[in-house]
Amino acid sequence: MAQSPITPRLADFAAWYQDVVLQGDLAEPAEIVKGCMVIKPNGYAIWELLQRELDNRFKATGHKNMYFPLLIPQSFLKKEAEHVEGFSPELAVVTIAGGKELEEPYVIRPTSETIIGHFFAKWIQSWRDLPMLVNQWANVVRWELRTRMFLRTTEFLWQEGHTAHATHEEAQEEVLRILDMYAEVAEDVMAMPVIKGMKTQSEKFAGALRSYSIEAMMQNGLALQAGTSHDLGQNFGKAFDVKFQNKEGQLDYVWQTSWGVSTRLIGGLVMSHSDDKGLVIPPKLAPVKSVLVPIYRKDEEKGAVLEAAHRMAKDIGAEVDDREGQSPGAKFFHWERRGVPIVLELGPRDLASGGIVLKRRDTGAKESVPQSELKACVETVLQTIQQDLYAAAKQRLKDNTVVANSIEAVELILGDVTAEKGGGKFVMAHLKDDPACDAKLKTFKATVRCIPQLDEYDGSGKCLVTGETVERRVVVAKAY
RNA sequence: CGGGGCGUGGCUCAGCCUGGUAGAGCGCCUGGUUCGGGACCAGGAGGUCGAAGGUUCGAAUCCUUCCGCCCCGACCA
Repeated sequence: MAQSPITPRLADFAAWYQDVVLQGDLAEPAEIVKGCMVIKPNGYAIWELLQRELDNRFKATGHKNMYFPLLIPQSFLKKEAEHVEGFSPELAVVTIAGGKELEEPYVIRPTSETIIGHFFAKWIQSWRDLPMLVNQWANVVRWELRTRMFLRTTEFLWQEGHTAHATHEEAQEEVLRILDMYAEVAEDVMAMPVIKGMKTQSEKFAGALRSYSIEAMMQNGLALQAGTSHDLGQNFGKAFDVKFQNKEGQLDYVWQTSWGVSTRLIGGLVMSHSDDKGLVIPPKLAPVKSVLVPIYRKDEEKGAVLEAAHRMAKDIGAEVDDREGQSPGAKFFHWERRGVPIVLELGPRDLASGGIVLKRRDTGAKESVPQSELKACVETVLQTIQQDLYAAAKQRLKDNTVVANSIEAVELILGDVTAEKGGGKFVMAHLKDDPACDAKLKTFKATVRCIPQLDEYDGSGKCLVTGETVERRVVVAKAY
C-alpha cells in the first residue's frame, strides 16, 4: 500500500495546500524564476472556465475587452501620490533595452490604472464618450517578498476592469454592480461563499477613494480576498487630466473605477473544497467532469468492456481512461487527486447486471446505477455535488464566525492562528474605520477584512478601540 | 532584509563527518504474467554530484567565494 503523497490538513495546512496543488497537477513552482509558477493544463483549464464565466458577464454589462502595453513609463506611476507610494516597493523596472540604458525606465505593470488613465485622457472629451467600460485580461508583476502558488506569485494572471463615468453616482453603481458579479461567480460557479463589504481606509487600494472586496474563508479559517472593486473617485482623472465637457458645457474630471480578480481564485477554490485525498473541483469548473475506468481481466472481456465503455462515455461526455499497464486502482487514485467530480467503473460484473458504478469525489459514495439511466444520473449528481460543496462551505463559514466584544477577546481568538496550524475564525466586532484600529489589530497580525454590506448581526455598538459608536460589526480575521 | 532548509539520473533522497571506480527507491523503455482502490518478475536506458577557484597523487566528500530555489516572518491580489 503506497503512502499518500498528501500531508493531512490537520498536520500542516500550508503543506497540504502545496501537496494538493502539485498532486492535482494544477501548477508547479518555476524554480528558475523566483516566485513564479508554471500553470499546468489541469490548472489552466480551470482558469479558462473562470475566464469564460466572468467574460460573459462583463460583456453582458457593456464592457469591451482591450489590451494595453505591459511596460509603463516609470513617471506614470508617480502621478498619483498614494498609488506610487503603495506600489513602489514591489515594482520590477526595465532599465536596459536593446543593449542601451533607457532614458526613462519602464516598469512592468503591477496594475494598469496609470497607463489606461493616459489613454482615457486621449479618448474622452465629451459626456457622450462616457461611460467608457474597458476590461483587460493580462499578466502583472508584483515583486512580493513571500510567494505561494496561486495565492501570491510574482507574476500572475488576472482581469482588470477600468471604467470612466460622468458622475460619482454612476461610478459607485458600477463598483457595486461588479462586486455583485464577483460574488455571484464565487458562489454560483466556484461554490465558495463570500462576504461582500468595504475595505477600511488603511486597507484600501493605493489611490482609491474606497475599495470593496469579497472575502472568502478557507478551510483553515483564514480569509482570502477573492476580488476587489474600487471607487477611484476623481483621483486618477485629475492625475492624468481626464476631462470631459458635461451636458451643461462645463469641464469636469471623470469618475473612475477599477476592479479585478486573479488566478488567486484557483487557490481559493483549492482551499475551499479539497480534502486529504487531494483536489475537489466543483463540477462547473471541472476541466473533466467525469471519467470512466474500464475494468477487465481476460482478453475476451476487454473487447466487450471497452466497446461499452466508449459508447457510454460518448453519450455522457466522459473521458475513458483506457491506458494500458495501469491497474484500475492506480487510475482511481490518479483521478481522485485531480479532483474529477465523478468516476465511473465499468467491468464484466456491470455488463452482466446492466449497471455501472458511479463514485462521487466529494463524499466518496459509490452506487450502482442502471446503464439506461446513466446520463440523467450523472447530470443530477453533478448538480448535487455543486450544491453540496457550496452548502458545506457555507456551513463552515457560519460555524467559524464568532462575535467578540472586547479587543482582548479578539486577540484571544486570533492570536495564535497561523496558515499552517489553522483554527482561524471570522470575528465580528465593532470597530471604527480608523487607522488606529487597524494598527491595534496588526499587533497580533489580524486585519479588518471588510465592513460588510449586509449587517447580519446586532447593528450599532461602541468601537472596541476608540469607544465611538459605529454602525455595525466588521469582519476581523487573519488573511492570506 | 532576518531566520531555517536544500542543491547528487526525470522525481524523492542516501553517500560527505573519517577523500580512493557515483548509489537506492520511485518513474521511464522492452518482454511476459496481472487488473473491482496505488500489481509482479526479468532485462535495460539514464548523472560534467548548482558554479568557480583552492588543497591533494586523487574531491560529490575538505577550504574559499559566488549563484539559485524552497519554507517561516516583515510587505502584499
